[in-house]
Amino acid sequence: MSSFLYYIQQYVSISEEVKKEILDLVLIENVLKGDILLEEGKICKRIYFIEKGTVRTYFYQKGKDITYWIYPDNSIVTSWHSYLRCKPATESIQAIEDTLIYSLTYDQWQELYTKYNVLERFGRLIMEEVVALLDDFYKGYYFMSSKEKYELLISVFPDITQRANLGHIASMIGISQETLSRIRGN
Amino acid sequence: MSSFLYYIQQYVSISEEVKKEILDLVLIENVLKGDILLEEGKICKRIYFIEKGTVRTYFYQKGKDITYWIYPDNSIVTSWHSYLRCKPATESIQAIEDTLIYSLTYDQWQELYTKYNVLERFGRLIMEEVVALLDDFYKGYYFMSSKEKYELLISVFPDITQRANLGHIASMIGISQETLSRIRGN
DNA sequence: CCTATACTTTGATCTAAATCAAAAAATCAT
DNA sequence: ATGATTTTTTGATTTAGATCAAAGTATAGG
Repeated sequence: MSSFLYYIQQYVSISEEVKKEILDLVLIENVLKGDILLEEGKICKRIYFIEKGTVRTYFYQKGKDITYWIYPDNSIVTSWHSYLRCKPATESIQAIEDTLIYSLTYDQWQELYTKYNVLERFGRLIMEEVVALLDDFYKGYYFMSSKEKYELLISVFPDITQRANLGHIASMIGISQETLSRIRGN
Repeated sequence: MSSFLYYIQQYVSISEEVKKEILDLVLIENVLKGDILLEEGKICKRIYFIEKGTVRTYFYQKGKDITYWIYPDNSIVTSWHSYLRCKPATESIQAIEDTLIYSLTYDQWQELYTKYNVLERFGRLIMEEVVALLDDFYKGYYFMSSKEKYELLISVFPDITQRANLGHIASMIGISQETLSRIRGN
């Protein structure tokens, strides 16, 4: 079975009927390292599930490429503010290795929510998960030193160093590559 | 009608039966300026709706009182990570003026979600709202100057200066009081 | 295996904003 | 009002981390 269905079943149990309907709707894409899933300025119409691979979200600020976050396999990724509010995204989504992606559109999810209460519940639980994560991560972030920020990142994302390069990691926590290199070298 | 029911109806329309059930369950409290709704270290079991007044969330870091966020009337507040994951809160919640609060517990919400699909939907929509807000606000925050952070705060929260003092506002955006005072004085 | 490109480290300098300190202004209580 | 407390402003100094610059190191493609 696809990890996508398994992922959903971590939150709610779904019948064969629901599974079948989801598999009928889902778009399966094989994207290559460097490929763009969403371009900054466009409206993000899908939630992507990473079946296998890694993607990052990033944007340009003052001419610099800033990585917003890195997503490993078995996680979902989208531009939340763009997807939820149907506004142009302020970030791009890019595969940083060859990646197998499952996705459904906003409209498909709305229909599924209405048709199956169990998926409405899934929708709520997923959003709760995202809220808890964001809330946890940003709490007290402002007043941490670069080293403390790095240690926090490692604690919530231990294998990040295998997933992304120094520049990506540094910008995720808002510090320069050079500073991160010095932290790592003690 | 209470603004709380009105607030819910901004997201979903609810029957008289549902309204009645909510009003039967809801806890109404009148708290005074300075009163603590939730103490750091305790588990937050409620979502609070501010019928009238203002509250702030805050915590201590390196001996300093850091305001995490300010909530005006007609908004909901809780410690999301504590409420959702049943873990000790890392922040306190305090009224900063005399405030009228409506609240329901986590367990009450779980029952309401199961009993009424329309409230399950409300739960999802509320979580989506929080995600969109957090996502919007923190995007690119790291690489902004103090002045840019302050301008962003004012743009999403124009009447913040009427609601909170300089120290609260400065710590909300992670800068020192002195720096904020200098920004304000141009 | 060698060259090109990408990534990381190291060193020197600079700067935005923190910290420290105290004065001025506003608010509150008697 | 008048003194006490809280909040805000202003000035001088310090510092963490950015920026600039260059040298290593690794990785990939032909």
